[in-house]
Amino acid sequence: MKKTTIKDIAVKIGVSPSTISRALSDHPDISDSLKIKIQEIARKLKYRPSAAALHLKRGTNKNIALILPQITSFFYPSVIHGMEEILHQQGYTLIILPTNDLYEREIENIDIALDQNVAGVIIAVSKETNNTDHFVVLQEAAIPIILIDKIIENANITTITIDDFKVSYQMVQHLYKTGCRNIAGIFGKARQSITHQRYNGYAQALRDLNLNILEDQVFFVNSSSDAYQKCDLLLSNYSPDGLYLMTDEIMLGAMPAINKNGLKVPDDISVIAISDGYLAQYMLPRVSHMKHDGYELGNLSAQKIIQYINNKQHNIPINSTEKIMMNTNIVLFESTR
Amino acid sequence: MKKTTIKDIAVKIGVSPSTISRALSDHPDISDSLKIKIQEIARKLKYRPSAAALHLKRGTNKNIALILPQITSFFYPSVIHGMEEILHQQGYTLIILPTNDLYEREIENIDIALDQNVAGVIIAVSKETNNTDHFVVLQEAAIPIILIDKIIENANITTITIDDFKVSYQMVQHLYKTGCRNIAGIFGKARQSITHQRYNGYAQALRDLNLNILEDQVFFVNSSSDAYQKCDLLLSNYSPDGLYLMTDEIMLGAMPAINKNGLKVPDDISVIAISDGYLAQYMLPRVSHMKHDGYELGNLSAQKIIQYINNKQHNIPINSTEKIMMNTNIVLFESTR
DNA sequence: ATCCTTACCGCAAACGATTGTTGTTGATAA
DNA sequence: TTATCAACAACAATCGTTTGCGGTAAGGAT
Repeated sequence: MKKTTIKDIAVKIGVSPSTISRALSDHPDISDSLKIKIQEIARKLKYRPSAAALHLKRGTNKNIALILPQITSFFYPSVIHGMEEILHQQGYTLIILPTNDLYEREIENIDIALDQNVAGVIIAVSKETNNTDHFVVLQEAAIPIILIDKIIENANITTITIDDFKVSYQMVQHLYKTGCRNIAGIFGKARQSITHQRYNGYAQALRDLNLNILEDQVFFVNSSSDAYQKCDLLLSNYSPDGLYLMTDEIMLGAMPAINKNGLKVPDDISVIAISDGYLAQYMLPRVSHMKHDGYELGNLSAQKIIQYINNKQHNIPINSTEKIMMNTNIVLFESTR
Repeated sequence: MKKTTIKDIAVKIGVSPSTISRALSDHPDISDSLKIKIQEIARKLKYRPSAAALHLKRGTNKNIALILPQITSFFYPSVIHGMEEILHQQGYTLIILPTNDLYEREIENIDIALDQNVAGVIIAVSKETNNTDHFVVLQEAAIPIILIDKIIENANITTITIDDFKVSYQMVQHLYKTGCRNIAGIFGKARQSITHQRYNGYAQALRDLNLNILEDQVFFVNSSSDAYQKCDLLLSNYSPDGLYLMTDEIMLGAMPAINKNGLKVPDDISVIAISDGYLAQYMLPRVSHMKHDGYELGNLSAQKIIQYINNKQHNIPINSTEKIMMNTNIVLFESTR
């Protein structure tokens, strides 16, 4: 049972392939009666246009590449879920290209996206990435790009993130309002933009509240287990009454460390995190958090990339470099008073 | 800067495109001197063969479709990670098609995979899926298929799973050995093959140990929060001394329920789960588990699908219906004695 | 009777690469 | 000198679809 082509339909009713093509795309040169007839046969023969032929003809396909550092995180699967809802409904398909946080691999993946002639690329950069040089090949090929979550600052590329600064600021404010005066923090890898923003928000809030930034009580970690170690270190040497946690991964490591040190939450220490939400509500106790919704991020970035693709098809310039900041909502649980 | 084609190289050195093609694929008809010259120019012009043209010519591409129920689980991201390692290295690319556990969506995704002429399909079926009728279109198109994790039993299709029966059996045995005599269990959705196998292993072990299967203390749940509810219900009405948990999702819901009921683990109750491992070691306390390694599963299924694809290219029949069961190792933590 | 629209539809090139067939050399054997 | 055979490359068809350019017929206007 091989696929029926436009040619099969053509010989079937004795017209040329070009007529079939026009009929199927509702071209005005074809009479209505013929159109109906052709569309009927096409349906009967289960005709599906060849993606390969279209791809070759148009020079692009309906695939979107998602380049990300680690698929095994708590965040990106939700992002993918959110993207997929939009993409599927618009007839696009998602290609996953993990970099394992390697810059080299990121370059490779960009080349792959290019070779595959994807319609658009969405990227969360690796921990090693600190420039945009490798994006120019995409730009030269006029492939729409969007940077999400882990972005490069000051890049001339559209970015979508949460307002990391503001969110962190508000988290510290909240801890303050509930009585905390000695607020420690555990952050992700130091040189990333996302860490930068979040730390700055944290630090600025402390300054604005006339609290000291206790450098010994601020840590930058690389993984859940690293967070566990550092949090353990923190709590065995100091006695903060508030704890800021930058991600789900960090929360996952920090909570057991708190427990290990025999501290009661929130009586001894209040905890607040930036979290996808899922994990936060299953911690013991449940952790108050700013809900950084991966689904929404994915949804929005999919919409954006499609918009850019459509603009390009209508020759609307794609130079529009948007800097989109998403809102987050605070979700309160027992970890704060 | 548009892509250089084979034709560009041809006019550059004044030979025909066919000669370029043959030179690049090391065809004996081309003289060595010419080959070297052509390969050099190709490199200099950064020639990359057009994926679209190859796709059209060959009728297939180097994409693998992964159809799965929920990307937002703890398990599948590791599977993807494991697959990607192999696929990337072999020049294949991964397309993600989530079904949201909908049968209809699964059918759609299979059609998409077909339309895209993927080289192979790897599927974990949805909760709603209980037949293989929708796979025949793939089989008719001679596209290699592998079922993983959530499979259909007795299907004439290669499957890769852990030995769910055996693993569950061993888990109960372990609880027994550590002193448990009243072993409750929380399982996933009732009608799935995976649940079936795991429940059977659990039940058989109990029988072989001359323990009663306490039907009131066995639950089938649909989500983490459902697991929380049912576990709470269980513990407020009964006093099992051992608890079997079928998945990470279930563990995530059950542990807070245990805590809520004021039970000490493992003093009051021992807990063992089937887990990817990551989450289990961050529970409070850490949970002993059979390590169902998503990475390994992904790795193996990627290898298998590539093997099948290669076989097909060499006209080796792909009727080989393998039933592969992966080993798991027990990882002991504080949740059992 | 001739010219011009309008409505329909076919021809053929193009997208980039592969491959069976054919053709042209030059060298060797008869 | 001529037939033979490598060795080497070009030609052209093919994959499925789109699309610019013609081309034909019917009908109306002149």
